[in-house]
Amino acid sequence: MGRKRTKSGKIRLAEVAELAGVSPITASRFFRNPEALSVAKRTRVESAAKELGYVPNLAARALASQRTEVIGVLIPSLTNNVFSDVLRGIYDASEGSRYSIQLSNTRYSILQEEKLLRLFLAQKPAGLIVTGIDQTAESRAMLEAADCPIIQIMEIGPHPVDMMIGFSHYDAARAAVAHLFAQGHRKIGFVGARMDPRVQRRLDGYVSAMKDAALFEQRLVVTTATPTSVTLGGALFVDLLAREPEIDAVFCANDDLALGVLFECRRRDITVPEQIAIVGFNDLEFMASAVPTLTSVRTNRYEMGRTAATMLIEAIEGRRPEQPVLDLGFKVIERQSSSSRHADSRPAAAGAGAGAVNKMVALPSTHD
Amino acid sequence: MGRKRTKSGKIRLAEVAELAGVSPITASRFFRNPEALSVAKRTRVESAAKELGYVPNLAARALASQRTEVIGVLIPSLTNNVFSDVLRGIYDASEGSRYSIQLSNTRYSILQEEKLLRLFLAQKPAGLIVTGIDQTAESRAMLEAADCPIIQIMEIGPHPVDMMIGFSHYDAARAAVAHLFAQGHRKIGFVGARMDPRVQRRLDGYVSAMKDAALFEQRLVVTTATPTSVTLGGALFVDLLAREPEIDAVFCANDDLALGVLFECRRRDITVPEQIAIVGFNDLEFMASAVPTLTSVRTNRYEMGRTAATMLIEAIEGRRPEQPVLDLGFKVIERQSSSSRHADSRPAAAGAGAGAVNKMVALPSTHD
DNA sequence: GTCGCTGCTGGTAGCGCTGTCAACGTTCCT
DNA sequence: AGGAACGTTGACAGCGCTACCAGCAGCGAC
Repeated sequence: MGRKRTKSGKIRLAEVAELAGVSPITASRFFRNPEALSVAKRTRVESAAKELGYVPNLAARALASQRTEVIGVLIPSLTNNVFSDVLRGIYDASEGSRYSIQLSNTRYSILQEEKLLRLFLAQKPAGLIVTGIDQTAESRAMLEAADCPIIQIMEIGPHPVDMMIGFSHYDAARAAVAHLFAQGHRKIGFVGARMDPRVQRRLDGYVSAMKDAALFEQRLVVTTATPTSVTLGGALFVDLLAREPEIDAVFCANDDLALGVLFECRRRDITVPEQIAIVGFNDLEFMASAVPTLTSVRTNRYEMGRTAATMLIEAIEGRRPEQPVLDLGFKVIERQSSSSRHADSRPAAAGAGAGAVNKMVALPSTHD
Repeated sequence: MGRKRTKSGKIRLAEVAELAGVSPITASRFFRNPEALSVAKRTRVESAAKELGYVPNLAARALASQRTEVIGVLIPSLTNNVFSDVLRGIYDASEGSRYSIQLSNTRYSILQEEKLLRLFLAQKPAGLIVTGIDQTAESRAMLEAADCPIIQIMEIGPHPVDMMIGFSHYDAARAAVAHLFAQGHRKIGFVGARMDPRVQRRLDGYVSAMKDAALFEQRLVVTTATPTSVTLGGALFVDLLAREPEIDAVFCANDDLALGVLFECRRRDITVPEQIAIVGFNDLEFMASAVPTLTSVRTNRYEMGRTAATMLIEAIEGRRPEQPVLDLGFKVIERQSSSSRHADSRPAAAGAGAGAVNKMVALPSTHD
């Protein structure tokens, strides 16, 4: 063969094989399964590849092997802090592995998700990470028919497609409300924005806890489909106060809203927590730094992303986890914004492991 | 040929061509350059593809055409809010185009960036988006030798590799300090974290403005290499106060730090802006909502990402922009946290277009 | 009427790699 | 000693698509 290089001047596997004095297929094996080679050839190929600065052509590999080394990730938003933490975990876990991440934004639309899923699946990804448990029937069918591992993240539910990692937003919201009850609060408002399925389940948890205590009233709930923001938190709180001035606590569906409520309280000289207690959700970094410090429900977002990607890669490589559904739990982090009425400082409530899954199954009305 | 389908059951271009009654190569052309086909064949191929649900095999396309439809993006952090806005812009602009985004995280290391660059370039990306202007000499050489369009984002400097979009952090910092001068402040502290090249240039801008006014003192500057956070803002501010209790304003290298300073002031009953003025950087959403509202330097992050990706795609397709270096400018958004001393409410300072580039060239000490 | 041009179409030959299967040498067992 | 079993290696034939070039018709110019 006359040519030594590809047109573009790149080093090919054949050159590496030639320098190492082995056949191309042996060199190929070195990169896919080094243990299959004798030590002598292995070192020869290794040094030849290094000397030539060989980088495999992924397109050729994908074409020949009929599969890619791409992990598809479908998330609903790039703006939301919550997802950037999850993504960081995913990227961290994929780094150093042979897999690369292909990210797409569903913009909270399950129709868009379905479209993207079709696109992804057509390229035969090595694995797929999808957000949540509320896919369309069509999406669900495609996922079940897919011949790659799939992991659903952000929450857990009774019918995993394959693997699943998250926590129960329903239980977490109930725990937050229980915490407020324990502090002596009764007229607890709910403030929520965006109202995606997970926020909706937080609302469901709040409603059920309030109903259990015979304290639920529809006018305590203020929500909007608008994307969340700190400013919006203030605005929703203003609405809430107008509907029910006697409120003594607010449970916010996320921390941005909580910060907005805090600022609005300050603007109106409402003391926190004396006049109104505030509880957020997610426990973003600033919550511990605010004045007063803000109570929140801690969720393990980075760990969720990282573990999801790690589990997925393990599964891709044939080592399926013995525990395909992982409940990462949550923890109510009690801070000044909700701890005045009682000096009571007993340990905060915590979400269980597999227990929460069972609890969810026992409460099917909230997960369909 | 006997087989009608690929092993995996996927529809191939050949099937589409057969159904449309044209040759495979004609069908292929339909997807790459529909105008080259006669109207009759075009519609035939189109409906055949639709009927069969054909999805092209990107790996085969990449292998045969020696190029991919991937835009590589190298950013230093996934945590930082600033980058999530930029990324959102990039993803939004790429959506609907044929290009997909391949993201990698350099973790603020130019050595890591060099390594990733080598990896990316080996796969022949259609284009590349890199952060900043501080690449290693090796990276720089690779970028200049690359046969794809490249755009540097986040800041502008005198020697673009190819295209460039951003603003002058140096000028923006000077404008922030000038604003504080105009409000009558003199003992202005600087608080910075992470100290990546762009934060460093903000510090340089602060230093030069302070020196111009003969007000610079080293002890007014508190920085750390630690990643930024709200809590850290408070801690750095405490340091600053310990070094110089007479301070009357703080310029924070970003908004998280500014929020931390605000909370720390509240904790210590320091009134803002009466006793100490605060100015942040980036103008994140919460700045307008805080109590008092916080002055900040607005930067067009989403627009930067969006425009960068749009310009890059245009360049990939052969339509190079007539203006390869774009200065998006900045704007000092004056709010309560820095506007008490004077009731002066004249228009805020704004970063110019190409002017800022020239200014940077005139100040080479800050860009090497 | 011939030539060359343009617009459209098709055939051939790979792109660089890997799946499959066969073949080889060696070891270990009976 | 013969044979099975294993570990290791290589030949062949594509993966699905596109670059390149050739061919063909239809047209206007000379």
